Amino acid sequence: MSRYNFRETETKWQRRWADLGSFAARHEPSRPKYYVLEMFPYPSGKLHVGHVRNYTMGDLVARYRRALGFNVLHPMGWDAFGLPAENAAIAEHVHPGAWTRENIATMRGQLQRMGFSYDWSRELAACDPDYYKHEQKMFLDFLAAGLAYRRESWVNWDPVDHTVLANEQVIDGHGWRTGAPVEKRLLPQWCLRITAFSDSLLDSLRTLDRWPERVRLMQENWIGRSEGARVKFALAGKTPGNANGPIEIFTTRPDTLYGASFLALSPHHPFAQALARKDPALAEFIAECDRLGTSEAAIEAAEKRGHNTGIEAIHPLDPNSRVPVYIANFVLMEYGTGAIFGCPAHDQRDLDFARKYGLDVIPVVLPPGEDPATFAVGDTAYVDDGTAFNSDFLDGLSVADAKRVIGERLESTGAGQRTIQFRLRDWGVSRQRYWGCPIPVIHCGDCGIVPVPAADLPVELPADVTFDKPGNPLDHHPTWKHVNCPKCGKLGRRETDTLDTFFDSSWYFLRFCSAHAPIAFERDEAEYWMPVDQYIGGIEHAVLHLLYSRFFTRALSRCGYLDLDEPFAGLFTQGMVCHQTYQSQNGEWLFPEDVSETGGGKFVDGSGLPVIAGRLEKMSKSKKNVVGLERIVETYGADTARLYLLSDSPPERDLEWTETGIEGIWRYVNRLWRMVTEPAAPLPAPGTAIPNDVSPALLALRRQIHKTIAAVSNDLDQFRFNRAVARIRELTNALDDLPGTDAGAGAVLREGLETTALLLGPMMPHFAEELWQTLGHGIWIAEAKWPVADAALARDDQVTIAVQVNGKLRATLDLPRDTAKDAIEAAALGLPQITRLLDGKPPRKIVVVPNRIVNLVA
RNA sequence: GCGGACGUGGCGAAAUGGUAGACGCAGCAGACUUAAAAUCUGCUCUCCGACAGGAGGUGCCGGUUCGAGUCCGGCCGUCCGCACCA
Repeated sequence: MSRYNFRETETKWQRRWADLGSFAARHEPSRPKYYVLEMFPYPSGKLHVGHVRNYTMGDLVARYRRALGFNVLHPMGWDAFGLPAENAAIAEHVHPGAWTRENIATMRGQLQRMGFSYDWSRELAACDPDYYKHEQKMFLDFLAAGLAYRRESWVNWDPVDHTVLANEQVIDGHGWRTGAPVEKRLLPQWCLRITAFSDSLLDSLRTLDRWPERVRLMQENWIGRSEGARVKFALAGKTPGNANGPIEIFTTRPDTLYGASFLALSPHHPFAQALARKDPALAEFIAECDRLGTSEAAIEAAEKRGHNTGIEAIHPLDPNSRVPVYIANFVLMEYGTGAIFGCPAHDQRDLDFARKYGLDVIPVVLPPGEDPATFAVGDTAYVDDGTAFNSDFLDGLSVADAKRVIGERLESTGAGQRTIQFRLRDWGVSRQRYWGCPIPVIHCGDCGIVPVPAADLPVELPADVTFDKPGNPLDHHPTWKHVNCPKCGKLGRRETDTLDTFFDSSWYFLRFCSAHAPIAFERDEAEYWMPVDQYIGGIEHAVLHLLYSRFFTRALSRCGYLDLDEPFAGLFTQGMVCHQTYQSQNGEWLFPEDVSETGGGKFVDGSGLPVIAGRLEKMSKSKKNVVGLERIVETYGADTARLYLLSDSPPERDLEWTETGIEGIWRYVNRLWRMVTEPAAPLPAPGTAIPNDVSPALLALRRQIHKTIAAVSNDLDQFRFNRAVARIRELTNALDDLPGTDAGAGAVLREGLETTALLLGPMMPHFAEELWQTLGHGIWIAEAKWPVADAALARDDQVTIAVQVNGKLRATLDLPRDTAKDAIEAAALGLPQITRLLDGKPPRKIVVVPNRIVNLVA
């Protein structure tokens, strides 16, 4: 019995594809293009099977689109800057560049072994000066356009590592690496003005109809548009020092202004800071607030606290009414104006605060059905719609009407104006790290911030750095930062912060369009290939990378690089590959291959110690529940692994990796291989016409072949890969039960096997090539056309119609397609079991859906 | 707290409002074999029944419909995102 020799076959075809240059994309404006891209990986070491699921999907799409006749661009590169390289440098005493390049070589080899159809001539790495020099030019263009700027902002500071941490790197208020409590610090930061595009980024989400709804929602929430008003409160009496009014607040509920009982300001509000200079108690209160981390957990745990300044503000609509001004720990400086008015009756936080400090609770919105004379707010603020009362000229209006009327009044009296507030904040891109793109500016004592002249780009990272002390190695370097000011020639200082690595990944898809251009990218080539038709990656980038890239494309367009808003027309977010986790009794994670199973349970290999089997979790190095790609490819081949990754779960859902699952695919591969190499009926020569007079059973098989072509094409268009695989396997099962062994049977079998090979091509390219060649063809599947279903054959001429009585299935009818309604009715009523169920009486009602069902209502 | 997704056999899953469980994994029985592996055949939602056939069944409770896994309302559960955003 012959077994499929994947080892020889896969390397053979990979060599041939490379020799032919099958996957090199050429700029051919006359041809329809298709740009398919998987999110480029961080070169962290070795790939495991969990990594290759999305590359398998991307390759399927690329090969499918090629077969359909598109000019396909399918590139691959490396998101090669980042902190893990620096950590490796510290732990293993290797240079981050050497470590990164070694990992790239390993992972490139692994991807090539999988047979992915990348245009390797366009490969790029973000750490290559040839790449990042363009990025530095972009930064300078953004600076000139006012899209990049420097400002002081509050950041998470790790006091041990001496570096800024992103919010994601703060765990329970502590640095993820050092465990030290994170401090809030006010630091100068380079920022990108993403908020300049808030409206556009929000509005055009509607146009991204090939993006998952959930990603669009996440971005919508992240951008967070709210309509409200800014209102000025003048201060009563004299205020100390240079702490002057009025105080402007932001609210989304101006309709509740008559319920105001206090103002609350952020500890970082300039007014609060000014007061603190004269008020040691307030200064101490603010310092205490700062000691709490900025992390969610720390904020959640903190109780609401305020400091009464003793100052009173004058109600903007009623000069006789005064409210106290508090500094409160729950007001964010970054949102709105950093100040709010408290309306305890209709906001839960304000209510909690008011109860704690004994402030008034004045209801101004009456819930439907309540009596204004008796309605009172207890422990729960009333936040829903109702009728305004206790509110002078607003009385009797609904919440929406009251908002409108008071907005008009505020604007006419000059006390405030209606505004739109976004939650989105500008993107801080400064990182105090070595392994990133240097920010190309020079600080000069006389000239201030001076851009590095274009002719001096790239600003390259120095190779001779040390990691022996905490902080930024660029800052410690003995000479690198000491340069002369390009403007005045005096000694200046180079910027030692590097760019957030999300900057690198915000434009790589443009670089792929002309990867060797002397400029960032050739405009005509970018405008031919862009937007990316199908982007594939993990849901973890739903906001960060995908939002940054959308911003970047707009920013580059504003700077004249191209004319495009949306970089990714289609997005697919794939599920993760999961695997059982194992721990030893002392809590150490164990690799699956170190666990052996005997009748009595699971044990650590060799030692006989019992193993605790844990949850199914995403494959990750830290939990050691990874399955190495090498072993799988060595045991089953790349194609078998690829088909398994596509077949077992819908692509957007998580997939559990099981050894039995991949073994099942391997059995299928060999079964199909035998069906081709030892056919059940003699196969006619390739291209031989199928006789018209084959038996009804063979005709039915031909119908199934053509129905499968139509269904699989449809499934692939809709990313329903698991269902496509199931349909192909169904066809294989039908071909295996070939009715007959004569010449007609052989001809139909050939049609079926050829179709199977072509349909499997995008999923199992090496195997499909080998099947195709074994079937007597010479052309590569990589270049062959996608099969087209014969419309007449793909349509059934006989249909099975379900017969229901009162909605319950009682019988089925086999009738010619498109049988008339009354004929179906008659046939159903003629069935003896139906007559019996109806007791011989005529039904009260008959529903007939042609070709589908007939329902008799008794 | 706000927003969203999901809930179907022992397991992964199929099913334009129209025959629930395709395809596969695991399991059971059998064939081939000295034996094993590999391979092949059959069975495999639950209950009643020898069969034919019948009854029930898609988290729970209701509704719309000739007909609901699918649509609507309310619960319960799981997962994800955001979260002192005024």
